[in-house]
Amino acid sequence: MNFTSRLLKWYNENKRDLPWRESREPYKIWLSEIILQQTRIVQGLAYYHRFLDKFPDIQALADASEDDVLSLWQGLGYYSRARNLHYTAREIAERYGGKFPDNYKDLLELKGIGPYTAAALASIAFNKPHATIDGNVTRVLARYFGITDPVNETKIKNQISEAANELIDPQLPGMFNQAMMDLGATICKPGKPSCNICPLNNECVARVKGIEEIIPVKTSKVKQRERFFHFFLLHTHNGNERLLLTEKREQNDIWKNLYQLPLIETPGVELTKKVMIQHPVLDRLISDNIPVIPEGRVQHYSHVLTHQRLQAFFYNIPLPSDYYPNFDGAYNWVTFGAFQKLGKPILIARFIEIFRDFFENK
DNA sequence: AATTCGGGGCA
DNA sequence: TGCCCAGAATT
Repeated sequence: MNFTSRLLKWYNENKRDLPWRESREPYKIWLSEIILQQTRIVQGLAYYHRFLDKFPDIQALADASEDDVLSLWQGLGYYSRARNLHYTAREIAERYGGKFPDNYKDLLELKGIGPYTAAALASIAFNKPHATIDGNVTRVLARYFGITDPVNETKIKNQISEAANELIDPQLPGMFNQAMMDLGATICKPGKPSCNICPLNNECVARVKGIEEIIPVKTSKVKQRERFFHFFLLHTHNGNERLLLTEKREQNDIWKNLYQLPLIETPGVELTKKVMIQHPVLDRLISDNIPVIPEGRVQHYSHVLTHQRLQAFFYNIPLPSDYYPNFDGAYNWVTFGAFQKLGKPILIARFIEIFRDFFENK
């Protein structure tokens, strides 16, 4: 038996039972692929069900607001995926009559669909022979061929892609792709691969040479920067219910289009009055003689992202009753219930939970 | 070609 | 801590 038939035989006996494999609807395949970009299946699973439940078809997703989509995506990270998901749903609903293009080239034109996702859709939903190249496939083939060059270099990536597209079963391209990924995820794992039970162990160059644990080689080292965030929980009471002030993040930065508490970012840990009076909201409070100085600091979190280490400080600033001036732009007064429904960075969601009782007891 | 975009799980 | 995850878009 050759590579492909051994792989497919293994897959038929060992494949994982995953909900999106019960259907070949492009919408469901697409949704699962977007959710799973840079995301582990265990983490994405609940989101897949949640999205399908709330948006059972592409029209439902297209009809939703971006806020609703971002809210449902809360906690998954890489929020541009959610924005592009929503954008493309509308694109397909309006321009393509609700039907996905059925070929790799046209799929690639859609926002949020790159080489991997276009190949996944083309092969799984439309039975076209395009190999998916993800972290799993890269690892499997780098080991199988004993590639000791860095797999994150374009030249090597192209080699791996060519190899995968030669190995792919033109009759069962979707099955081949999923088999490669399953093998990478369950046998040919990053840490200690289970070579003893691998269907390809006889001919795997890395296995034969005993170098499976040093492949794949990668060169890129991520450099992190440190940032200091000061968030202000500003809240008042309008005689009927409590209100708090939100800010929408509209810049090209992390968490774009998510909601947070009014923020001042500083170059170092300290927060000076000088900086505070440059902030539209804080400046107004200070002018109105409302105490806002850091004695109200109530919480501190460190939060690690791929390229940033965040130090987040939170300040609790009670305001006089019925004091909720209008601010321009991205600021809005909302109830706790309304704030809960907005898509927020997980950092903010975690913090505000501390105040749930406070807000719910009026 | 290099950088940036989250968050969680695990050795 | 560092690495990885069914990557894509931007610089």
